[in-house]
Amino acid sequence: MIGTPPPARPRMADVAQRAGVGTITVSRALRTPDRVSPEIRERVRAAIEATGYVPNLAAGTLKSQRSRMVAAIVPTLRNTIFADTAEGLADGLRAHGLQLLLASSGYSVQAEEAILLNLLGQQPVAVVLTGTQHTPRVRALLGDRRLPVVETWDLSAAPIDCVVGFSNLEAARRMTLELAARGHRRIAFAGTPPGVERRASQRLDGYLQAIAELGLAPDVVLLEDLGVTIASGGRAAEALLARPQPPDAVFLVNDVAAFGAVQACQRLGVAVPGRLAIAGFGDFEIATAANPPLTTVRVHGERIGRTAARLIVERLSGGAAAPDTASSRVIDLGFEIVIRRSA
Amino acid sequence: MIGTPPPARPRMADVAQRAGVGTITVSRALRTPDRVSPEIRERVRAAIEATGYVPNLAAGTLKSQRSRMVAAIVPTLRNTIFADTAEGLADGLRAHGLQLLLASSGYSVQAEEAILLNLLGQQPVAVVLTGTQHTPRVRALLGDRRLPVVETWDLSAAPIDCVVGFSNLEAARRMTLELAARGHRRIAFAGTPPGVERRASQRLDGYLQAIAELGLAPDVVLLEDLGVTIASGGRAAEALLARPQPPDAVFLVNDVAAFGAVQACQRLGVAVPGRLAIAGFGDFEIATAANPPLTTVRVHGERIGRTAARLIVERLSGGAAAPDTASSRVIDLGFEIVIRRSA
DNA sequence: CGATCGGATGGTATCGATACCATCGCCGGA
DNA sequence: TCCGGCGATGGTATCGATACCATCCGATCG
Repeated sequence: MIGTPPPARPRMADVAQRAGVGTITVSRALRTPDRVSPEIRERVRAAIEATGYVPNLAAGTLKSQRSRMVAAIVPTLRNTIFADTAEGLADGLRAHGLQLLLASSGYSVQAEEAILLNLLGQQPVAVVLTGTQHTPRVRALLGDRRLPVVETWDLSAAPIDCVVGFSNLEAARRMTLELAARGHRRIAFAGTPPGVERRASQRLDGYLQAIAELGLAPDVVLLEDLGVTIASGGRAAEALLARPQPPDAVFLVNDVAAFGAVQACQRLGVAVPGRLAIAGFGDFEIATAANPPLTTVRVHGERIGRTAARLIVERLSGGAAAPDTASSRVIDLGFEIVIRRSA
Repeated sequence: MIGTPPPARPRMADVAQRAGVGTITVSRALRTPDRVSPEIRERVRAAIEATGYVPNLAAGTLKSQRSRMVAAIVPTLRNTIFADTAEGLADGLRAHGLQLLLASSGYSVQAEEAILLNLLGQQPVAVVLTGTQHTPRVRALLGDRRLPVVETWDLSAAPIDCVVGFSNLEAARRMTLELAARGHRRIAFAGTPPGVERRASQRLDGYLQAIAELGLAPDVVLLEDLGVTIASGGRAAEALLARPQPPDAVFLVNDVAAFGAVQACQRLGVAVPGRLAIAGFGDFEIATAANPPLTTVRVHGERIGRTAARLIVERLSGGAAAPDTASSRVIDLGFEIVIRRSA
């Protein structure tokens, strides 16, 4: 049977004919089942099953000017915190029949802009971004469109639409103060170069601010690998310990690196926290597995995603009903200083 | 200015008018720039910039019956191995102008089916699935559509279309044999219950097969938390050590759990590998951070994603040119036994 | 008992980009 | 010089589901 034409995919009209109803009724049976009588609903269901019909969402999106997709951009999926947020977001959206359209930008705001252009073409009903730093074009594109937009993992006094996260600066400041309160005076910070990762830079700023408040001397060391490898934390600790005047505490921008620092100390026979106190950021599982377990800052990655999903659903349904106050546009999920034995 | 109508989003026709060309020329300037003269290309570019035009991909998808999206379903993004694969896939696709449409199934083939139905509605040009276990309906849907389909993280003699991965069974078998070759006789396996995660189950099968070949007695302990937490590995090690006849080696289904097992031994003063040898699976960074570092199986998560992307691009462009042999449909990326000090 | 109302259903135009085919102008070859 | 051919460009129908509005039915109320 050469040249058999490919079996035409059934359309809504085929389903309608088979069920003996109009196409619009099939459409309603799918989208608003309670608007059609139970009998017809069942006939349509059977016809869909018999034909193997799969709706063409592109057609629906074109006519209705709204897809069921929410576009989201994260810096990377390799970092579990963003993966947690993405999963939380996907879960929260799926419960309302929304599909996540996910892309990663590799920490670049330029890439974010290019990706957003592509995603917007899909007519998403809402957009989720990571961070509050974006190109002017991104702000312009999103500002025009009257789309729900949620920025995450940060706070901002002037969000594009709304923002859910916490203050990285304040969290780092508080942890630094905590280290000082525990008697440490030579407190170092290990982070990534400013400008690569905004949230990491803000943690550096929080550290510097606290150090200034305390009248202490800052001491900063840079991590390689974006600060998310065990090895980079180990190297940072070694570098600090090799200084003429080593610090008595170090605050690392990430639990993974902090774990590496603890291990390096163990390897070098440096007492933690006796000779070097160590603090991390994130409260990953690895924090409790360190020996001694890590003093760290707990943040709520998945909850950020779930909250973003909730905000989107509210904005899509509630519409103008919601009180559009500043307080509802900036949601601070906070953080917690978790004291364990490493500091 | 109450009631100002929302500014109409510019369409391709608006761009065309402004550039003084036909709409189809704008379309070509965007999709096949080398088919229009440089001068017109520039006029169109300027008009797009001036109007802030963003193409409506839904319309293009409807007419052309093909989107620029590739649908992918992973069990979860929380497990770094799948996140790696997703990033590799996204990178490989982006280089060819394809957008990843990513969803997670929570390890359920039922959920996979429901999600796939939704994703197919978006008219993806290809589909990537995790594993080779799917519902009959999933196979039927994908078989009919003549879409490129790539299954990953596993191998299969009868893929839906093609498959890229490695043999989890063989990898686990080989590691078990390796432990025996190193003199261990009471070799236990710590995994998840069969049926939850197919790849984990296959590792159990590989273990059981090797044990049978060796004429040894199997000893299996179950991990909680899907086997991907440090704590679950620690509890498994404790359970094994508390037995009347503890094993002299344990193979854990995952490096994260294996790390927990190493730590538990350290806590309990059990020599590794002296009293209990420990092997993991995955070769995550945590494997090298363990003390002693973990003997493990290295697999290639990101490369799986990149290879899947390559296969898709080939199938979309090469078309019938590619020799469609069995060998090109099953790509075995293999694994490596990495011997470190824990076993 | 008749008019009105609301729920259920159908017909038709339409969303915006692209496939198909036609047209136009320019070039080289006879 | 004229013609065939090819690259560049445009007109128009079309993809398939949905919005809008009309219609029809039985039920409720005065």
